[in-house]
Amino acid sequence: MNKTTCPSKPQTRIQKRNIMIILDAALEVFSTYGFRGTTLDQIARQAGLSKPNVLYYFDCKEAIHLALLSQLLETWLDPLRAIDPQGDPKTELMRYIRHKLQMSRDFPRESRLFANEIVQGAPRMEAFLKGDLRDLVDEKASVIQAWMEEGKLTRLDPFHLIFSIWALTQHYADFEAQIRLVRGPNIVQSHDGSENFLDQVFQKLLTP
Amino acid sequence: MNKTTCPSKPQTRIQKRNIMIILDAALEVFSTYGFRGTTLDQIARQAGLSKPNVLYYFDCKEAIHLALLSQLLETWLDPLRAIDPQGDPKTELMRYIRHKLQMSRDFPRESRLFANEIVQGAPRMEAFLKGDLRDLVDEKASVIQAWMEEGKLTRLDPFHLIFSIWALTQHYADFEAQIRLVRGPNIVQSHDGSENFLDQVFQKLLTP
DNA sequence: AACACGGTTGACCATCTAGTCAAGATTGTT
DNA sequence: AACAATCTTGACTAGATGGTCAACCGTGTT
Repeated sequence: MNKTTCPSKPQTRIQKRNIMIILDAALEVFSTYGFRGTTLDQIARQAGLSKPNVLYYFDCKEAIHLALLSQLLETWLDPLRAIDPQGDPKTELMRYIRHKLQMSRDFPRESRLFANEIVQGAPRMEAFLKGDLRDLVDEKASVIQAWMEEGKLTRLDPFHLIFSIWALTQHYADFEAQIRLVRGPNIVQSHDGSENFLDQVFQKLLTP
Repeated sequence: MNKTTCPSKPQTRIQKRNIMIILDAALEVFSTYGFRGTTLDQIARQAGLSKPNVLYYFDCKEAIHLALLSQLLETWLDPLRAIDPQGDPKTELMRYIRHKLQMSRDFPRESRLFANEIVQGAPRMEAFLKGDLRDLVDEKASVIQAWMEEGKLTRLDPFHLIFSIWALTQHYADFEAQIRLVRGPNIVQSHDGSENFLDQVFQKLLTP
């Protein structure tokens, strides 16, 4: 009744606190083991709560996952939405790229949660991908296309350009394990040098 | 006794056939649902065999997964290994890029199996990543570095360059669901235009 | 035909896991 | 303090899942 599926009632302090604790714990575990690879016991242990207590705040395992996902999807659109058709083309795109890279550095768990879903066929994100995200991508692709036709950017397929930005920025979070293990212990952060590198790449690529 | 863990005995025709069927079925399921998300029943159903029959050929679920992974890792190194220090720098790298893209197009299941493992922290591939792969990457990074110092390529961090090739090529297989749903039904193949795009990108990027 | 070996399976078991519930503990309010 | 509402949990259930096993079937060889 007082579960998060009922959004009307105001939350008590304890509710707010525990829901946050549970979501944080669930993010940690889901992003590492995927939906099916995660057990409620794991989430409860990570949260420092008992399993029935976790289920007091969320109806079921899926509800926790859903809460994380929908919370994530909102913030995922923002950087792309911020691309300003009136701004300077290269500045706008470079800002987008840096923003995405920063998100992948600061929120790697969110990125991996997303990646887990997509790699496995995006069964729980179809509506979002072919709805809001597609509309936004279509819109921004037109903007980029127009910029290119004005000669302000290298002529490229704008959709593939957007995908390449996603691929390159998210790679540092999603495949962090690979980078870390391949580079060895002398590299502290898998992100080391990524900003400079992507700056160079896209500066060179986008300049006509 | 006659299971695949015992490599000495020769295989009968039936063994060869069924092991192939099982590995193909397992690849299909593991690459879609991940290791924990896959059940033996699913593999058996996909293979058209009974569950005990599957376990007649493999000791356990993990053994099937391991067989797929080690089979994969061998072919994964080959394209990188083929980079020839004596060859023309840009030709060699462009060939590598096209080869990787082709693998992602022709073997998307293998790519996703790999991706699933890495995203979840590569628990079963540590030895490979920090062993054979690291050695090979170090070696080829030196080759690329030398090429750059000779002025034959744009100066870039060679490790990040290799990672960017991985990111961009594998993206088309690993995130195929995202591309397909965002682009909509009018795009037949998520790979459409990817070769031209990557050709343009790396030609421009690598030319000093 | 008879035999041996490889191949197959229904029925079964132990364990894990999502989810329930009733009873008890805590908290805030008067 | 007393009360009600919120919060917590040990003990439990039903079903899923990895894996076993004894018995049975098929095939090739003599």
